[in-house]
Amino acid sequence: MDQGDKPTINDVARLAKVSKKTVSRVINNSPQLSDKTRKHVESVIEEIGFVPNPQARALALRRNFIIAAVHDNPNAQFLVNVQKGVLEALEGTDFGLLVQPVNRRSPTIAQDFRDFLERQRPYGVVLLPPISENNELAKICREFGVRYIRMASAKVDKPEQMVRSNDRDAVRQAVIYIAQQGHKRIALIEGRRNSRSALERRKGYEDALGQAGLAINEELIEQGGYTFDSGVEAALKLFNKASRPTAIFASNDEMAIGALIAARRKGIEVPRGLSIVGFDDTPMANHVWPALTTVRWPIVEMGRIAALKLMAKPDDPPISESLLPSQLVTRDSVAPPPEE
Amino acid sequence: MDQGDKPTINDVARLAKVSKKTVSRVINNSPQLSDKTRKHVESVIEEIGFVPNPQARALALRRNFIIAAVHDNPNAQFLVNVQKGVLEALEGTDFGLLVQPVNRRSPTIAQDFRDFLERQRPYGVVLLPPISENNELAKICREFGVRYIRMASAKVDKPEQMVRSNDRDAVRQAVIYIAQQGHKRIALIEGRRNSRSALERRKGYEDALGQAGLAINEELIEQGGYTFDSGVEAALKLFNKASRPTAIFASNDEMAIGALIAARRKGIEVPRGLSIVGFDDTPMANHVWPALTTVRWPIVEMGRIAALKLMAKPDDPPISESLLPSQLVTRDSVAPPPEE
DNA sequence: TTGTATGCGTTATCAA
DNA sequence: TTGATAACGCATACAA
Repeated sequence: MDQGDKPTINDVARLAKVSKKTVSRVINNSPQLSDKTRKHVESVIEEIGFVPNPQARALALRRNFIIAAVHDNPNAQFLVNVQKGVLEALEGTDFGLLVQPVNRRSPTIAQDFRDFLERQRPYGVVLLPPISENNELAKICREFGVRYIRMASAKVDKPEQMVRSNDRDAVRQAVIYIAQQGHKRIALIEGRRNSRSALERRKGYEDALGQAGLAINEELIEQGGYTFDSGVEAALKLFNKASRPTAIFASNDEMAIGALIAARRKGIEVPRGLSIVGFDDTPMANHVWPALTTVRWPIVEMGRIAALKLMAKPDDPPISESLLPSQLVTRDSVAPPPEE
Repeated sequence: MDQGDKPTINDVARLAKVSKKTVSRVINNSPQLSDKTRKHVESVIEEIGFVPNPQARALALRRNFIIAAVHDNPNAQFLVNVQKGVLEALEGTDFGLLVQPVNRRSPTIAQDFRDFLERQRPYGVVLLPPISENNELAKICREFGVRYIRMASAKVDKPEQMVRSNDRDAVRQAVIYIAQQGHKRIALIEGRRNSRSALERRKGYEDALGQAGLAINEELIEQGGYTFDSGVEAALKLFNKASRPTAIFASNDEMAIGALIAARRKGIEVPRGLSIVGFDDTPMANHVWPALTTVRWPIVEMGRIAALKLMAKPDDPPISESLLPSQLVTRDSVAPPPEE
């Protein structure tokens, strides 16, 4: 039967002189099989090079072996790191990783997402930040009976539906570190307003100031948009304040590097005249001069855990470690404040 | 029949009082159908919210709607740009994008790739550089009857199996541009040896020197490995030469930025004391100081064309534009050479 | 233009 | 422990 075409389960059954079902049992490691039959069937499978057809399996099982990563993320490094983590978890399994972008600003985002789920019917979906904060997408997953995990820094869903990083505490530690160098006027460049991650990071900033006994000064908080240019702009505004900050915490590396460049343009030396700390630990952070002190978050690990949670069988022990620690990476962009 | 479950083609057929086949014809836009029947069936489909099951379709058609991007690429921006291009082409179609990494150095790479093809049986595969230069993977695709496109800068396969960028000519233009500023000692920092892209770029460098009437001086050619650190190292070596170069062309931005940092460390001012040109136009290129003059290659466009070629039906007109132009992006890292 | 019967390659049911 | 037979949901030959 297999002239040129792939051998099927029927070919195996015929050659091994057993039923299709028995072959199916061998493929799926059914426990209720005599060792003898199993060995025999396995040898035939080996011999003719039979490989189960994934689409047929998908139809019969009413599920496929695809995990989808749904994102609306401008940051390439972030995206690739998540993919890396997911793929680590998928290695050695039958699962594959599908990538699907959505447009946060599109009015049809919900319908687009629905269409995607209908088109591909993935077994599970990982919602990446910032789109993971969108409750409607999660709701649609539930409607479709598609499992999902939301990657985020804040608690936006039930714990079993989430993989979290503790941004707030990480930022707190970073700002405490700045304060420990002796800084009193520590500025914050915030992320996009309305984003939970920006909010979490601001809270961490406020936590730290409180802990260090410093007052929160709205003058020292500038709005950014997670982009390089917005970092430049925010920094320039800060430099014009009556009481110029001696240190800046930026809610991501891109803005931190923007602040770095802005400082250089203004002739302010980093770190001697100004300390800067970023967030993300992008590859760039280590390549700018001076190398940027920043917070590294466990993106790869979050991707990995998300995938593991999606693939877990009902009777598997639950994966508990869903709140992953970020870590301060100290480099050369922080020093004690200049003397007044 | 659809209590809680998705409606199927049977439900549509029953409610519309037509045969399954007729419904199937409507789904697939068969021309031989009366408008009346079509409208009627379509209204029923709309009413009960029927969506064809992709796995059943895949089984019956003996093909699915998945394009796989297979890569072994350390550069996040590159990867994401290719994905972006592919996804642009896929938008509005039934296709999805699967991402599969392979390990260039693994001895089992061929078997791993086979396993992947068997597991997912994608409709088509895009092989990304540098793994696209591996002939064995292409051969495996042919064995499996899986369509493939190789993205590369050199001609490594038949034109219909390729999407190319003209690295060589782009490098030639970049180096000519340097020469036009008056530089005589133009150095080259090469990419990883044995890679076709590195070879193409070197040829472009040699083309330009020849065109500008400059001799090729092996003293001014240093080996790099496409990494930031290798760029630093290569630049430091060049600075120690008896006849120090007044300009450097680096085969990618990471190395170019490495050279930039190395120059700064040595107190060499860019561009006044040294001109530098990179290749890739990564986001970083525009963020370093001085902003890097570099070559932008059409990565997104290449991804898009690759996907279009894969999805093209046999009777579609062939997609001819498979050699895509790179482009010199002039910024601030090039100036006339210092006077001697 | 439409319908009937059958195939796609696997898993599930239930009986032996 | 095994097997015959029926799903799974859609598409294709061939007829009508």
